[in-house]
Amino acid sequence: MTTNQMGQTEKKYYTQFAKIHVAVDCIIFGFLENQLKILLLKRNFEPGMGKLSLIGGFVKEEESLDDAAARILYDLTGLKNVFLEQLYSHGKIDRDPGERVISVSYYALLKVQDLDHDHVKKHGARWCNIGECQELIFDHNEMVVGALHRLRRMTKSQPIGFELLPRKFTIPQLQMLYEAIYQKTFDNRNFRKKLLAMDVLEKLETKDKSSSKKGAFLYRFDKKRYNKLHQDGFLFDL
Amino acid sequence: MTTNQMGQTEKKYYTQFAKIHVAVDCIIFGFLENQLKILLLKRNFEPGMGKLSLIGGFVKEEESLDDAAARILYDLTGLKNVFLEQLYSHGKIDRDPGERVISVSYYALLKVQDLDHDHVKKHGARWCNIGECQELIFDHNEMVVGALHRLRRMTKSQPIGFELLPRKFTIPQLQMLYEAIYQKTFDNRNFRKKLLAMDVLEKLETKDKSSSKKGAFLYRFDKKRYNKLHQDGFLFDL
DNA sequence: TCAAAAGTGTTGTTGATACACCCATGA
DNA sequence: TCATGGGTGTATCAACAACACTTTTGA
Repeated sequence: MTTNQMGQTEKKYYTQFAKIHVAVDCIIFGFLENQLKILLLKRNFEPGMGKLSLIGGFVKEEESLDDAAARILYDLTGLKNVFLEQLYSHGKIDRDPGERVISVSYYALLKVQDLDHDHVKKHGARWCNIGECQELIFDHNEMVVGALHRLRRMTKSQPIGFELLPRKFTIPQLQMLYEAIYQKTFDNRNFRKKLLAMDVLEKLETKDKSSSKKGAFLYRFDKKRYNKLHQDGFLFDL
Repeated sequence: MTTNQMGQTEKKYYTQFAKIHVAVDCIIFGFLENQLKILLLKRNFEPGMGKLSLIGGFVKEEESLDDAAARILYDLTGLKNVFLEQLYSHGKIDRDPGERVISVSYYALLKVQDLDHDHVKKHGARWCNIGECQELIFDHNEMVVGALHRLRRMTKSQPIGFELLPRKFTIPQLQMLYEAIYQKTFDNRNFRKKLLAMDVLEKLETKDKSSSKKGAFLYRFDKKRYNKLHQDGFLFDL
């Protein structure tokens, strides 16, 4: 029996069992310069000081895994309410040469326009093209590979690609995003057809002229409509 | 600095950070009486003594997550080399009313014929129809739901359904397994057609007469052939 | 006026679904 | 001989892939 902060007595049931350091590591995706990128840090503490790594940190006693991931994401980006999903738990004994640490990886989808790039730079973080990020510490490369696979699976069957774009976006933008994710080109007629047939995008009256003289119509993902369709058994599929 | 069992000095990098109890819980699937079932225990310690729960245990300091899951599975079933895959890590602070415990769930696919049922019974475990298992402790019902979703996704796109059947099985058996997993019936002509077209089953000369007078031909999953096809880009899909 | 990106329809092919009867055998 | 489960083929329909030209407009 011990007494906790609230003054209540607490029964300890599991004192005979080991406790282990638990960390979370975040694979933060962003879509910049028509490329899919992830946010990396130069590690500024041992072990592995100076090497590139994902953004991570230890889980505190008084926070859930999800809360820990959101906190770490917030500390680096200053953003809340970001798409964030658990990926996998890495449990090899020697994965961290310092001490034993179990790491739970999460992946996040950022709207980079919402980001204060100075804030990020202050932390020494940099955007790195997926597929071009060098050797990361520990098993972080594995985590990135896993995150990319998951991202591909999810963007195919769930309407989450929009999380990487501004709230208003054009069809060509969305197509370029998918081409960056899958590293292949899509036929633009087929892409539009399939996308618009799902009827989850709201066409706006304004055009985005930033990437062509003609301008492309802006669209917005209609989440309400998607939810309604989804309840009736509709499946997003691109 | 501390000294470990090997007499080497070890640097402790993370002493300032919290450690947490980590457990694994296994959703053990089996195919009995043409039903998909999971193996459950009456819990014999507090908290939650007497209630139904998944098979679980704490992760030891000197074992990986995967090893812990395999150990717990082995202790209950006496089986090794069982299909076992990590599912999800459950990290809410109060999920275990005893103390804070993070639980990593795994799901296993057993060939029930390999099982020593007496050994299992000695541990007080019982098979329970999926969908009919009452209230389990903590968040274990959630885990079961997650495992079933994962099983459905995986058996559709990977040749792992065979893990739930004897090495030699008939097509009608396999179809009944899939019907039990998806809780719906399949057209037997279409099922066979699609299955055999994938060309990953080896037809044997013997028949299984246990469920009909005519008898049904036995087949064996040809893993070598599957691996070869898979390397060339073939995707299993049922 | 021309370069550059946005936008649009049709056709052939392929894979999925739906569906009904004969076969082999033991009781 | 008959009841039971095993095994087979075809026709229809929907979804996907392949493909080329017109439109708009700022420079």
